Amino acid sequence: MAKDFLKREENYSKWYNDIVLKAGLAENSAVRGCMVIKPYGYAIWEKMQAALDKMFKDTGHSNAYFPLFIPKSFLSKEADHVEGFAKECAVVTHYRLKNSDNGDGIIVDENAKLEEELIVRPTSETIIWDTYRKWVQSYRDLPILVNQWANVVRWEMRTRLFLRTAEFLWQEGHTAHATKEEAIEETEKMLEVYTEFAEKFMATPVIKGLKSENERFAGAIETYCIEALMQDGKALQAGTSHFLGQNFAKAFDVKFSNKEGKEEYVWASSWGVSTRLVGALIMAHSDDNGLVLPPKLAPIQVAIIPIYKSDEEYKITCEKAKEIKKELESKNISVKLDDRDTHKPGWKFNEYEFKGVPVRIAVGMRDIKNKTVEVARRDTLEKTSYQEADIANKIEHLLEAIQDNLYQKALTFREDNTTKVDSWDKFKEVLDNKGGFILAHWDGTAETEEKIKQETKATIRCIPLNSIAEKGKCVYSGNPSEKRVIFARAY
RNA sequence: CGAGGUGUAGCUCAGUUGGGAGAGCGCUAGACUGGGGGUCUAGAGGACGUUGGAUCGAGACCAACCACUUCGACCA
Repeated sequence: MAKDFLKREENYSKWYNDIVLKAGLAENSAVRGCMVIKPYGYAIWEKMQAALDKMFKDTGHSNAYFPLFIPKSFLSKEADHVEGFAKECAVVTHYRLKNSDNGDGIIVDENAKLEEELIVRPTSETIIWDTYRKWVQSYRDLPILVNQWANVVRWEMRTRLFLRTAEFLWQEGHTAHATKEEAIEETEKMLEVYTEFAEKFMATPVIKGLKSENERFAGAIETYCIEALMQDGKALQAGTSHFLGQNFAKAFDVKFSNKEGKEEYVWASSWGVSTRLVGALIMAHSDDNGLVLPPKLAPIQVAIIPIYKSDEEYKITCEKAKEIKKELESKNISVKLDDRDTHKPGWKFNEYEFKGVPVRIAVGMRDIKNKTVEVARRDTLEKTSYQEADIANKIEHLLEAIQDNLYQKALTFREDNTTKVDSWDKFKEVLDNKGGFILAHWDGTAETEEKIKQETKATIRCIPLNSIAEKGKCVYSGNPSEKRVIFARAY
């Protein structure tokens, strides 16, 4: 299976694509630009969902569901918002089909034209704020802290599995608040949730920051983001959280009476992460032997493979394997015992390695005799013989060690690939030869950002939140700058 | 939306001047095997992307269309 598998340095994007296909995560579908997420890939998304959903609930949010279709007129109520999304919307114009007159198929019934065309949601701010108008009258109705898990459609020209597809799955939180301060606090709180998720579950370090005006969400006052660095030196936006001010409240006339009985517009935030995170996860940790998954998001944490020759040995090794499985499961470790007789042990070793299973345990007659098991860890590819006694505790600690090691490795990689740059020549040189994050001074103007983008394809990924004030000169224009921002080529 | 490329078995592809549709992998059955994708034998599997055209004759030539893909512009 992986014999003809490419190395990362040969062709990074083909390497990525092959992992997605051959590890059984997803595949292209009959519909252009849309993907089929296969069970193993969906299982990773479900682990992500479960972790995030708990974090949302723990911060006081509730789930709800809003329609897939948005009346066309809604979209145009917020000027920046419609401008940002208009070019990539799927539109429903009719609601019925009929047999064609010449009998060779089915056609749109032109008599079934919709009075008002419907947009397939590219995001749900408009339909949600139209709804919130009905929910809010008094400050007592606030805040509204709602999240929805949904699919959205953005009609992309060029697509890549998980990283950019015409339809994708995500969550979008939409909150309404009585004050500006509270809405900003919410926006920042959710960025913190995303950061914690990325670092603790995905084992991927991220940089928190603000988007420049060019990169800001259409309709937001301020867009916060977390940016991760992939192994090919390109940046990937792993999550965004927007402070929407009163833009949508004004567009949809959502007002409330405050304690003094005065009418005010509601303050808003929205925030989201998508199945793109699965792509980020793949690119952050995987190696030339295939997928590498952090234990906290791996659908299978431990695979157990019995090694046997005869039917009798099959029974004995499977019996031992089942014992071990049960012990591990008592520690809430997810275990797959692969007792299929239809595949050879060697084949299974490669299979689980390619699929990124963090720990593999082999049990053979030799092990049983010695009261040991052979343990192989995916992150380092090390094989060690463990005494069978107290195996569950040992594996539990091993999984923690793997999770930690992946994070440290990714952090070291990011540090090694973050470069401070003070001249335009150096900027271009680092970008072309090394890649990664570039910390450089910027004069704060959209014009300079646009020129840098045109000349180098690098964009401002974010203005880091924790950056230290440092006077300097813009790397491009030479104009004065107050602090460094992060440039990179991005996904 | 612009420029190129590719459509032949489940997958990757070969197919010479236009004349009998092939290989490797995978799949099925059996035997030997079994601590890193094993070997051998036998077998199944095809509207050659679609439509039209020139030709005695097209997988191959011509045209249109469709799909996929790479690179650009756009984007999470």
